[in-house]
Amino acid sequence: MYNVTHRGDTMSTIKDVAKLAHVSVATVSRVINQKGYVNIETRQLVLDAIEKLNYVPNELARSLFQKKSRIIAVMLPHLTAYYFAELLEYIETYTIDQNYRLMVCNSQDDPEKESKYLRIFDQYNIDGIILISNTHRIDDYKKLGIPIVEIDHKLGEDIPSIQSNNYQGGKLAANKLVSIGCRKIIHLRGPSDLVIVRERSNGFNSVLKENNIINFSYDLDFRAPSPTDIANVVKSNPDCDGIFCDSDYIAILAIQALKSSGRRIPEDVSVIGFDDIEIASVLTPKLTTISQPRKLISEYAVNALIKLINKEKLDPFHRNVDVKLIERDTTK
Amino acid sequence: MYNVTHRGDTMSTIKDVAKLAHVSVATVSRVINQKGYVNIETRQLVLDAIEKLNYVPNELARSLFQKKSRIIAVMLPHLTAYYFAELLEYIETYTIDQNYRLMVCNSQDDPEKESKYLRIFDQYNIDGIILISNTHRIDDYKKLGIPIVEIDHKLGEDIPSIQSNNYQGGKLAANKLVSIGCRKIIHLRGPSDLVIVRERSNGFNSVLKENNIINFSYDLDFRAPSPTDIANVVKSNPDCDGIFCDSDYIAILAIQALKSSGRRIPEDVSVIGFDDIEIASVLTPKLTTISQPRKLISEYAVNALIKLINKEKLDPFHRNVDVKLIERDTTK
DNA sequence: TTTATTTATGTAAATAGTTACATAAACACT
DNA sequence: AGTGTTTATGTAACTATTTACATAAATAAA
Repeated sequence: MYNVTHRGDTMSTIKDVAKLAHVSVATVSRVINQKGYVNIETRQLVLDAIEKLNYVPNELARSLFQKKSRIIAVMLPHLTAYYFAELLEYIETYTIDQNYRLMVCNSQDDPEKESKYLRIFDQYNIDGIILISNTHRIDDYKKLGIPIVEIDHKLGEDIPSIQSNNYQGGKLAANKLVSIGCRKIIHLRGPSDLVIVRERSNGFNSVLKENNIINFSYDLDFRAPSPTDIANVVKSNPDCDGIFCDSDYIAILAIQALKSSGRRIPEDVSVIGFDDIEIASVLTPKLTTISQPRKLISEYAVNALIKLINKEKLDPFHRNVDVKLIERDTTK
Repeated sequence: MYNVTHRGDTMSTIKDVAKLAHVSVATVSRVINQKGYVNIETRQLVLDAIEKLNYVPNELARSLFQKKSRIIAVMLPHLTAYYFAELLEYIETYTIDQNYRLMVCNSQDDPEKESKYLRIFDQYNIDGIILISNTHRIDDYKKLGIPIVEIDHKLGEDIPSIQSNNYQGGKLAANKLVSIGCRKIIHLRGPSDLVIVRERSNGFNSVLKENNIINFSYDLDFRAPSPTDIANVVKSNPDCDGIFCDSDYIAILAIQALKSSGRRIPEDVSVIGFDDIEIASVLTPKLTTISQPRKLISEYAVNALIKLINKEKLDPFHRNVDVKLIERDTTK
């Protein structure tokens, strides 16, 4: 009989409850989990004891035995971009609503950091992962044997995913620009090694090709698109009359560049963004953009993941959700 | 001897390592934790076994015994505001750097949800809390007996805190506006029941009073400041020549309103924001603003919390950090 | 009345680690 | 040689829970 100095000697355990209710810990456990037979009067005694001691079961001990932690991990490339921040906000909400907790894992697109987190998932018996990752280490994830739902990517057939219909997004933007008479069109896109970017490009270009319009694409970094690069593109294309940007942030930079080149929006040039971030509807001119259903994506991801955790079948294993063109003041 | 069907029967335990290395689990534990005596050759045997089995210690079992989880919780009012998103990004970085994990708790200013999380903290043996909360349930937090560091608030003397020097921020803004000749000044502030808002107000007003300038304040919601309210304020004060806003987002709305009222910035009206969000330096006109040292605040909060967890003394128990006026194009 | 089933509860093993204590060998110092 | 310290390792108790199994009473069926 020895003693280690611990904090929180105030916290009561299932033993304390058992003692106070004059029953065994097994009975208390049965009451808590509503499993097995418990006499209705005994049940009340236990509930009273729980109430009196302000007892909450220790989730760690439970997790250890059950090999489940009721913790979901969400891996994101970063947190400050509005798109990700809003996804996270929704994901947290749905997660806690379903009585799970959320561990944030900010990969910062750093494979090193992502690997570090992969080990942690095992160490904590993480129940499931919501994955938004640009590094393609899908095998490492599979090896974990933990349910995964991917957002924005579809790296394999056997891992369920949800993503915006980026091809459709590209088409919507191109159709709009073409329909309002744009003929010299630029696509300021994200890094073209990302599937989502290529899909947008494909959709966009398919429409332009149909209309015999040549498209110029410029790759930019999503996290820190270079304002000077954008300004240069704008300056060296003085006859450009339509720009499709892969993010609203890029669109805002493009608009700045156009303005300082003396070009009017939308009279001279129409601009379409992507994402529909909060500020887009508030700036002058208000930004026309392709809106992704972030709420729907988050909700689906969390629910699908919990289904997987509960070993339920997932009906559409991969989902492609419609995007929407929000017309505001940067298109004629 | 019975068996419950579990997932991950592939994962090896300390027993497997012990068996493979032909030692006891205690010796393996000593090697892992670098505690107590272990022969250098035995040590190598154990390390080889760990390597071979790809063993990672289960953090839950460890946590259960030690009553520590190496999990830090961060409670925020919401996640989509740039200021909070960036704090979270930094906090996550410093947390994982110090070998802790992060649980995000998005209170959404909902006391109900915050209470729900409070129970969870006990259930998971959360080691510490970084707290940004507008609901004043400090007693509930104290009862937990878990180390806490507060950001942006100082609800009690006995809970360490860090916050921007909001009083100084208010003064800096007022001094700037006064020095460039503004005489009819409006303060578009946050909800004045928040201490940070009152402190900014106090600093701001102290300077105005010195200069015999009357100040008009309008309270706005931080999360969803009403554009029409702002437009009304602007319209009903056609002689206003300076506006101090409690957030950059409010400033952007104010600028839109001023523009559509035909007022030029900064020629007719100077505008100063607060926060220095990413987009502020990129818009036209580029926003003059008060910048809070978010990186420093996050770093300090995490380090201070870990000191508390390790029962080290905290030297300045409360910290007030300097803010900075970033002059750009919305002030003369 | 005897047997089978349902209800109720307790005992103890199990989860995966850490560590106090026991034990013993190796080493140093009288 | 005898004693004390350092080094090395193992045994088993301990963390807070769940649950398989044992046991027994109550109830139902034969």
